[in-house]
This record gives sequence, C-alpha cells and structure tokens, in this order.
Amino acid sequence: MSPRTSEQFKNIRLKKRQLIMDAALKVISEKGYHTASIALIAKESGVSKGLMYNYFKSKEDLLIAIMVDGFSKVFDQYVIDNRLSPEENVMMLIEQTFDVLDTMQETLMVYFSVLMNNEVFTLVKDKLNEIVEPIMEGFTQVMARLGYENPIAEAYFLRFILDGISMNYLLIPEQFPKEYCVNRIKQIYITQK
Amino acid sequence: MSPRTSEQFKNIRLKKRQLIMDAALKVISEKGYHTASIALIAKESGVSKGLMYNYFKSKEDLLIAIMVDGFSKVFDQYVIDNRLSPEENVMMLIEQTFDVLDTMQETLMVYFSVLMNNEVFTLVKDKLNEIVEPIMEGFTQVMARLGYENPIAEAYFLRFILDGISMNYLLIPEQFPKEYCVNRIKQIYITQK
Amino acid sequence: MSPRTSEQFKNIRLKKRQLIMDAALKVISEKGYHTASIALIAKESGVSKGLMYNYFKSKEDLLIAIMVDGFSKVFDQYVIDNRLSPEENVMMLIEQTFDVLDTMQETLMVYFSVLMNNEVFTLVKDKLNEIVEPIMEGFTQVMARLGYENPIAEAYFLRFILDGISMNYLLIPEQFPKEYCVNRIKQIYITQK
Amino acid sequence: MSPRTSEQFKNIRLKKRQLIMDAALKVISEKGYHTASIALIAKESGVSKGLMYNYFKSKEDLLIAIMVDGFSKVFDQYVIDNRLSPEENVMMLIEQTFDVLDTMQETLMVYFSVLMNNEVFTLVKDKLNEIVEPIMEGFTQVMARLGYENPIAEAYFLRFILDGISMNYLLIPEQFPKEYCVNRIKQIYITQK
DNA sequence: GATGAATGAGAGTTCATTCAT
DNA sequence: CATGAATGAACTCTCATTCAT
Repeated sequence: MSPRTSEQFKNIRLKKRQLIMDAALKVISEKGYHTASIALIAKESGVSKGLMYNYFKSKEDLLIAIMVDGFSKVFDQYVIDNRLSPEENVMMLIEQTFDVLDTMQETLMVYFSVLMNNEVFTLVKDKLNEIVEPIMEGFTQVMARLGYENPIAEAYFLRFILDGISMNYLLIPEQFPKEYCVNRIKQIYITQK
Repeated sequence: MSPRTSEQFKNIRLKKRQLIMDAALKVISEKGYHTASIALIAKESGVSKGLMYNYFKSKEDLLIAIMVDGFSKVFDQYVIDNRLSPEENVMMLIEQTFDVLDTMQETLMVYFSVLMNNEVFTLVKDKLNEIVEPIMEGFTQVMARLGYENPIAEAYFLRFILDGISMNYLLIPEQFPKEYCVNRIKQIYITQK
Repeated sequence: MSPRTSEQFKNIRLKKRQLIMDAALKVISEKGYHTASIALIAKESGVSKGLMYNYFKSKEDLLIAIMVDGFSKVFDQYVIDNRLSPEENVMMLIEQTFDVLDTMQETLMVYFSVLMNNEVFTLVKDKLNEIVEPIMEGFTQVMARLGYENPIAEAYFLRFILDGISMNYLLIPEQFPKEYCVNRIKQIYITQK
Repeated sequence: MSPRTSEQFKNIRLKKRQLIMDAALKVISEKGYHTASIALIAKESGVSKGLMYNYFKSKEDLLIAIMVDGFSKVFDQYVIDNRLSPEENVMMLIEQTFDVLDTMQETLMVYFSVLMNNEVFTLVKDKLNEIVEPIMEGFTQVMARLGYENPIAEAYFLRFILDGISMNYLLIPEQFPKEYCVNRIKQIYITQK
C-alpha cells in the first residue's frame, strides 16, 4: 500500500474543511455563535472535536472562515452590468436580493446575528468591509446614472432599505409582503423617475 | 420608627429590580448577552449574586424583563395623533425614530443582537408582538389616510425602512447620512403624494 | 439565621486558601507542575475544581502563591546574628540548611524542579530574587568578617555548595553522608581559617 | 544499483534516530518536556509524526533515549588517569566539568529539569546510575590517593560541589564567578593538602 | 518505510445556579 | 433580606498515539 500523495491529502483537507464549515453554518444559524458549541458542530459534522482544530485554529477562526466564505458567495451574486440601463440594474438588484435571501438564509441569519454583537463583529468587520465595499460602489454608480445629486447617500439609503427588508424577510417570512415590497422599490427608483 | 408598610417594601423591591435591570442592560449592551456574566452584572448593580435570584429567577428571565421593559419604553415614544394630518404623523414617526435611536441605544443594541438568535428571541417574541402590534395599527391608519391601496403592506414597508435605518444608525453612526435619509423618507411619503 | 459577617467570610477564605495551597504543594512536589492537574489538586484538597478559581485566578497563579509563600518560610529560617562570631554564623547556616531540608522537603522539591524549567521559572523568578537577595547579603557579610578578599564571590561559592548538597540530600537521602558533609564544610570555613 | 544491504539500512536508521534525538533535545531544552509536543519535535526533525513512533515507542521512550545518550557523552569526558598525580586528576576534573558545561548545555538543562520530577526521573534513574557509578569510583580513587580517610564520602562531597556549581553555571552564567570557583576548589584539594 | 488525518481522553477554565449562614 | 462560598456541567482547546493509505 503506497502512502497517499500530497495531492490526495490536499483533497481530503479541502473536502473535510468544507464539510465542517457547512455543518458549523447550520448549527450557528440555528443557535447563535455562543450557543453553538464546538462539540455540537463536531457532532453535526460527524467529526471528532479534536479534528476541528486540525482545520481551524480556534472557534473564532472557524466563524471568520464561514463568514468570509459565505459572504463572498452572497456578494458574488450582486452584479452591476453597465451595458444595461440603471433602471434595469436596480431591478436586478432587487431580484438578486431576494435570490440571495432565498438561497442563503443560513449565511444571512449568521450575518445579522453577528452584526449586532460587537464582541463577535469586531472579528470579521474588516474582512466584511472588503467584500461589501465594491458592491456599494456599484450601487453608487447606478444612483449616479439615475441622476441623484448625492449618489453615495442614495446608495446607502437603498442599502438600508434592503437591509430592513432582508432582516424581516428572514424573521417573519410567512407574513412578509414580498411582491408589494418589490413593486414599491421599483416605484421609488424607476416609475417615479 | 414604625415598621415599614408592605407598600414601602414593594417600592424598595421595584427600585432595586430596576437598578439591576439598568446595570444588566449596560453590561449586556457592552459585552453581549453570553459574555455578560451574572457575577459582573451583580457587581455593576452593587448587589450580591444571590440576591439577583431573588428578583429574577434566571439569567434568561432577567434578559426577558430587560427586553420587555425596554420595549415598552421605546414604543411609548411612538404616538399617532389623529387630530394631525397623516403627513404630519409621518414626519413625527421619523423624528420619533431618531429620538428613540439617540436616547435608547443600549436597549436597541440588545434588541437587535437578540433578534436573530432564534433560541433567545423565541422567549420574547410574543411579548414584543403585543407591544408592536398597536404601533403597526397606527402606521396602518396613517397609510390609509395617505390613500395607499394596501395600507397594511405599506405600513410594513415603512417599518422595514425604519428597521434598516435604525440598524445602520446604531452600527455606523459616524458615516450615517441622517439628514439625507430624513428628507428622503419625507419625499417618499409627503412631497410626492 | 443571620448572614455571615465579612469577618467570617475572610476567615473562611484564608483557611481554604491555605488548604488548597498545602494540597497543591504536596501534589506538585510528587508529580511536578505539569503533571499535577487542577483536577488532582482539587481532589487532594477536597474541593471542587471550580472553587480553585475562586481562590487563584489560574494554575500559574497558584504556583506562584505556593512558591512565594514556601520561600518566605524557607528563608525566614536563615538568620545572621552579628553579635556572634562569623564562625558561629557559618555553623548556624549549615545547621539551618539541614533544618530547612528536613522540615520543608516538599517546598524545596518544587523549588528545584521549577528552577531548571525556564518556562515555569520565569513566572516566579522576580519574586524569588527578592527573597533570596537579603540572604545573600548576609552570607557576604559573614565572608567579609571571615577575612575573605572577595566576600561576594565566596558567598556565591558557599551557596553553590549548599545548593549541591541540598539537591542531593533530597534526591538520594538514604546514601547521603550528612555528618561528613557538615564537618567538611566546618573544616573549610572554620578549622582551616 | 544493487539493493541496499541490511547493514546500510541499519545505518540509515541509526542516523535518522540520532537526527530525531538531536531535534528533540533542542526543543525540550528550550520549552521543557511537557511543552515540547511530538508535533513540534517531528517538525524540527523534518520527519512525520507517524515515523517517530517507528523509532521510539512513546514520548517517554524518546526522553529516556535522549537522557541516556546524552549522559554517556557527558561522562565519557570524565577521565581519571592513574599515571598522573591525584592533584593533577582533580585539576582535570574541574576542567572537564566546565568543558562539559560549555559544550553540552542543552543535555544538562534537560537533565536538571528532569531530575527533580520523580515521575520522569524514576524512568532513567537506573540507567544513569550505571553511567555515573564508574565515574564515582574514579573520584573515590583520587580521594584515596589524596589521603582522605573516608574517600567515598569525600568523592560524594566533591560531586555535590560540582553539582551545585554546574546548576548555577547553567542558570546564572553571566554572574557566575568561574575563575574564583576554579581556584577555590584547587585551594581546597591541592594547595591546602 | 512514510504520511498526516483522525481520535479520545483529559487539560485549564468559566459560569449560572444553589444554599448555609 | 442578603451574602458569597461552593458546585458541577459544559466550555474551548491540546496532544500523544493510531492507522488507512
């Protein structure tokens, strides 16, 4: 029996790392960062507690990895296309927002729960800013093309609206007036222009 | 000296209870619920650990009390005055929102941090709904008077905007475009009407 | 039942603190610092693991407390009496050394085991130096009175001899030629003078 | 290429074994036995963790091997030459002692740190005695030739002095009065005779 | 022979909660 | 009413050792 090649080891590591991150995301989104114990995450991953520390040097490190990974995926879905009209871009943003909300609930639950917890947020703040910044620039460009005098502020304003909507969509999905909100934002940014 | 009446005892209890809740709110808003230990809260209150359990039967119980109490105070500040025009009421809502944000940051930080943690939120959900419901009704009436076809959905929509704004105002106060946002909401609900 | 006075609490604390330190000294002297687990020390003390941290903020802190306490006691037994002749003082030093070795074996075992372990020694180095320094000054004075040209170096030399003797007395007590060594040192410092 | 002979294999094994022991000695002398993890020693050796267990059946086994090996080397440097005068032999002993201290600090640091930890010392005690015994016999012969009535006890006494000196030379090299000590021992054993 | 992923026991530590006084 | 000593379960994390490849 020949020993495993370093290629094989690398593959094992990558797969198991992802396995652990997926399980951790699930558990943390359900119970919150502090209540999700390493023991529980290990159990959910089908992995020993000890092994977790072969892949992540601490619980904090695991959280950061999950957040950064999840957020890259989230914001990869936000795309500004300059060949389209700004109105079309706004419509895309709205659609993309709800797409993300539907497909990445767990990630977003963790995001929001971490967001307001200074203690934990500090750990990921910088990493998240790096990811969010280019999106905000895209927003700003669209607002400029829509003719807003203060496109930066308007980009923030749209972000705030989408934040409020996202949070409530996750918290009270059954009573959330999705269609109404979509139309309402369109009306604000498109029809009334 | 005559012995204290049971009325006096009750007052002392209420005051000490409030003292503990205030200290707990402070500590929890600074360090987060899990990191704020009972020992620390007791110290901050100037009360022994043992005595805390005379006033609150558990740490969770204390958290619930703080949340409910804080929320009553928060929403007491939201008033709809039917003698005023709906436009004036919207303007009041906006002002009231920022008033609350400025005066009750601690309460709101704790609220938001607890919000996305299912486990804890479940405990206060019903209580909070009781408190929020009448406010939402007020919002709905205003929207009806403003002529919206679906005033319930529009009330929700405004709430979502205010939620998004509140969250970000707390998180990024220094870069928050307050004036712009105030004017923008006025524009949506008043000028354009 | 009236609550305990703060005096009573203080007494309880002092007694239990000493109880833990005694048990810890015993266990550490038998098994070494690293092998002596908090669980074991707690068991030996008849106290819960958790309580240990009510008295010492860490295992390191406990070690330091034990060492400093033990060393104060050890070196309190070394006394230079200037009314006596320097020869008499040397004889006293020798007697005191064996007294200490006979009565404080545990403390000295811990001292020697910690001494050569940089990692652990660093923790107590400064505290121990404070305690040892005055003793060394006493040694130096005696050597000066005995007429040594370099009394500081000679004080060190005597200390080195006593260190070597102490270490071996603890390690190989059954084959240690105690009487011979006592006489030999006397011969070096007294008879031959 | 002809296949390697079993002799060659044996050599390769011995070399790698020594490689591991050297790395382990370095790491253990720096961090102490308990803090020096197998992972770290493996890394320092450039050998996998698994392979280490091919050469040493446990961490303890590795420690014992290091100690025994180091001690053979240490005491190989102590030579009694009966063709020389006993005074010359004493002078050689002193020189050899400082030679060993200067060239084998790491080994000696580990020796001293392990010495007072009963648990570990027990394991190497017998092996060390085997090595030390012939040296002690040499010391005894020299003392007999110097005319001491109890040469065994005097040999011990010299050993204790050298132990005390060695320990302190390792611990406080910068303030150690080396020249003074060398002359002082000469004075005791040679001049005063 | 050689690898490092994987384990499991146990380490130090924290903390909500209880209870004798 | 009031105290803080005391507990015990759970926490994060480490590490010598094993084993499939």
